[in-house]
Amino acid sequence: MAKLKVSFAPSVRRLPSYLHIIRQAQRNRDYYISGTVIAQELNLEPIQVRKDLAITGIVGKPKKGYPVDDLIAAIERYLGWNNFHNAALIGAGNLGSALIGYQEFQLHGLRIVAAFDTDPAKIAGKVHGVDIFSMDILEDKLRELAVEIAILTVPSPFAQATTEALLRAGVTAIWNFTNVKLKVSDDIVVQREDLSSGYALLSVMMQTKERAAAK
Amino acid sequence: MAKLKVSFAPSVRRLPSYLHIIRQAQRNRDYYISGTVIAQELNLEPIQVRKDLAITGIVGKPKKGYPVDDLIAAIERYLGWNNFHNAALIGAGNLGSALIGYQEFQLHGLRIVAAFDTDPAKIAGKVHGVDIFSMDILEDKLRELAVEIAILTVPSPFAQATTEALLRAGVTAIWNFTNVKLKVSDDIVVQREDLSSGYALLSVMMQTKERAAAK
DNA sequence: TAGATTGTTAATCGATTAACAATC
DNA sequence: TAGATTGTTAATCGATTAACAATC
Repeated sequence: MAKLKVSFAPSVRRLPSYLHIIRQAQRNRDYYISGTVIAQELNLEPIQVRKDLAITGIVGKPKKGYPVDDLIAAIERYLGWNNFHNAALIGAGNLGSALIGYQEFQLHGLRIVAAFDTDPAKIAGKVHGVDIFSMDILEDKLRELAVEIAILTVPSPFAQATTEALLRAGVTAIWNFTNVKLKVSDDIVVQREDLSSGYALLSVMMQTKERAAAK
Repeated sequence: MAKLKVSFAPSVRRLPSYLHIIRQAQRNRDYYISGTVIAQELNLEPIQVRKDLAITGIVGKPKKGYPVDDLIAAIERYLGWNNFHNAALIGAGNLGSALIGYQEFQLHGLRIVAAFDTDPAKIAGKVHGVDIFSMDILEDKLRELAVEIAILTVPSPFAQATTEALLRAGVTAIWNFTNVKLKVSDDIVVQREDLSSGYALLSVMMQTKERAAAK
C-alpha cells in the first residue's frame, strides 16, 4: 500500500470550523445557511466555502443556501464522525488530560476507553472518568479493549518505542503529539500535531509586522 | 494595514522539524549536514528541504551540505527565535499547563511571565514556576509586565471578550487555542491552533483506508 | 418577477517537483 | 579526479479565485 495522502487536505481541515458555525445556526433554528454567511463568519471567500462543502456531496438551493440538518449530516458522514472508534490515551500528562477533557472529540466518534501512564501515583486512578492503567500492561489491555486509535502524548524520547508496542497490539491509527517523526509502515495512519509549526508561523508574522512598522 | 499573510507558510511550518534534526547533528558533533540526510529523516524530498532552507539565506557547500552551526543560526534568525518576547498564559487549565511546561518554546524566544485564571483555588499559586493572577487584574498586570503575546486557552465562550481585554492592554499577538475565530483588527497577529482540523484529517485517512481495505 | 445564491467551468496563483549546470 | 550535493531555472501539480449561467 502506498503512503496515505488525503486529497483536498486544506478543505478537509476547514470543514470542522464550518461545522461549528452551522451548528450555531441549527441551535438558532435556521432551516438554511448560505456559503456567504459561513464565509463572513470565518473571514473567508464564499467561493472557497462552496467548493469545500461540495466535496461532502451536499446540494444547496439557489437563493436560500444549504439545508442546515442535511449539511451537518453530510459533513459528519464525509469525515466519518458518525462512526465510533475505540481510542486510548498513551501518556496521561497535562496535555493528555486536556485532550481527554474535550467533549468535542467524544461527540465525533472518538471513544476514549483507557489511558496509560508510567507514574505509579496516577496508575489505577482516573482522568475525566477514564481509567489509567500501567504502561506495563499496554499491549494486553489495548488488545482486550480493541483499541484502534492511540493518542500519543508521551515524552518524545519514548515515542518510537511506544509506537512499536502500539503496533504490536493492533493499533492502526496514531494521533501523534510528540515532536518525533514516527517510523511506521505505510498502512498505519499517522496524524502529527506539531505546535512548533504554529509557533513558527506566529513568530514570522510578528517579525514581518515589526519590520513593516520600522519603515 | 492589510491582513497579515505569511509567504512560504508551508515552508515556515517545516523549519522547526528541520531544526530538530539539525540539533541532533550538532549534539553529534557533525560539522555539516546535507539536505538529503534531513529529507531521509523526515520522509521528504531532498529538493523540498533545499528550497525550504534557502529562504533562511543559508548557503551550503556542494558535496558536504550545510554547516550545522550556521544553519541553526540562520533558521533561528529567520524565525526570530533569537529575540525574546514577553508572553502570558490566559487560562491556566490542563492545556495551558502543558504549554507552559514545554521548555522548547522558552528556548525559542517565548518568555512566559504570568498566567491568569478565574479559579480562586489557582490564583496566587504557580504553574511550572509561573505566578497565576486573577483575571480581574488582567489589563493592569499585562501592561505592567509589557506582555506582547497572549496564549489564549480560556473556554471558548469567553474567548472574544477576553481578547478585547487583551487588546486594550496592548497585546499585539495572540496564540489562539480556542475554537473561536477571533474578531480583531488587521494589525494584530493571530495564530489559531485547531485540533479539530488535525482530527478531521486523521478521520478521513482512516476512512480512506477502510474503504480501500473493503475492496 | 427580481435578485441572491448555487455549482460549473476556466483562469490564476503558489507550492512542489524535476532537470541540470556549477562546484567542492 | 569522480561524484555527491548545492542552487537555479523550468515544468508540473494542486489549490484558490474569478466568471457566469442556472435556478429557486
